[in-house]
Amino acid sequence: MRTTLELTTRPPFDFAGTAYSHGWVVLAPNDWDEQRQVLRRVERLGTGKVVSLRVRGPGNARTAGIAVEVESPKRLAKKETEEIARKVGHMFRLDEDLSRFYRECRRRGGHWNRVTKGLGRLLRSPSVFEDVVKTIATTNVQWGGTKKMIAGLTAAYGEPMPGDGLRRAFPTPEAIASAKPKGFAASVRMGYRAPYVHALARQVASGALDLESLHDPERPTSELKKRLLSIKGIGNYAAATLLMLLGRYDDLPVDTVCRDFVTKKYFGGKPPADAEIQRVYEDWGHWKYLAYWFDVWAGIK
DNA sequence: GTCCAGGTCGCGC
DNA sequence: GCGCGACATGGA
Repeated sequence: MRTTLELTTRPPFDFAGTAYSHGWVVLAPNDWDEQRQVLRRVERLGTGKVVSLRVRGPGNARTAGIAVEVESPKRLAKKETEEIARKVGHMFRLDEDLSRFYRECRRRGGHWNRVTKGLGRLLRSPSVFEDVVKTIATTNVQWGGTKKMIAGLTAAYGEPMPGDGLRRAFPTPEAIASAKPKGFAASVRMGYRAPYVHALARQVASGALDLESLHDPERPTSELKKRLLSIKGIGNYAAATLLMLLGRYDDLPVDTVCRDFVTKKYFGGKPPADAEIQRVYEDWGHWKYLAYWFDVWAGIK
């Protein structure tokens, strides 16, 4: 059974640039068809139904906006299609207004002008839980290892797409929590991170920890950061990454990559103190993280 | 075989 | 508060 949904975007919007903004598009259960410029993903809905999604950009389908092709074993209820639209919209941050960031980019000119053509919406997951797990899987490991860990986790604990046992949704906290810690660690090969992920899943599944409540515009970034840092496996770098995924760009992760880049570009190779690094992007105000991100990437691409 | 990865934890000072 | 070793795993 096939259904197509359409999501309206506010131009400028660069679909491929958004999908491939950082590595998330190739972490299971996402994958990216480069030739067709399509993001594929298996998603488990609140009703328990597992569906397969094919997401295309504006102008890459018969729709004016983002087209979401849904493959489902049975006809979808209205609330299910609404859930899909909400989740995909969340992944592509269709609710974020970047016009002030673009204005600042235009003011500076040069390579910053590239960003204003619809970049800046760094892809995220439908749930904070998925993003926290994925972020933990990026620490102290190379990118190939991250991909492998997340693929293994999804293969072991994700619900299969009916009729296609190979493709699975991202595991629910409940599925992970119900596994025995030892068996979990042995099957997912996440190394010393496995206990962190398992404990996190248990807390979320039991209701002791409400990660989704981190989407709270009323709370200051510093408070959200504190809550993130209290999660085992989340340190300074991971917290800053998660704040970015939550739409908070006013915290900069001063990690090895950041330090190397800034030292080279702004300090002539002489390593500055961390406070000096923060100061480089200080005048970007609430857009620090995005400024740093595109300072690194827009110069290359 | 050895090193180390977009780090983080828990300890000792 | 800050410095330091340990930490699972697999690719280079």
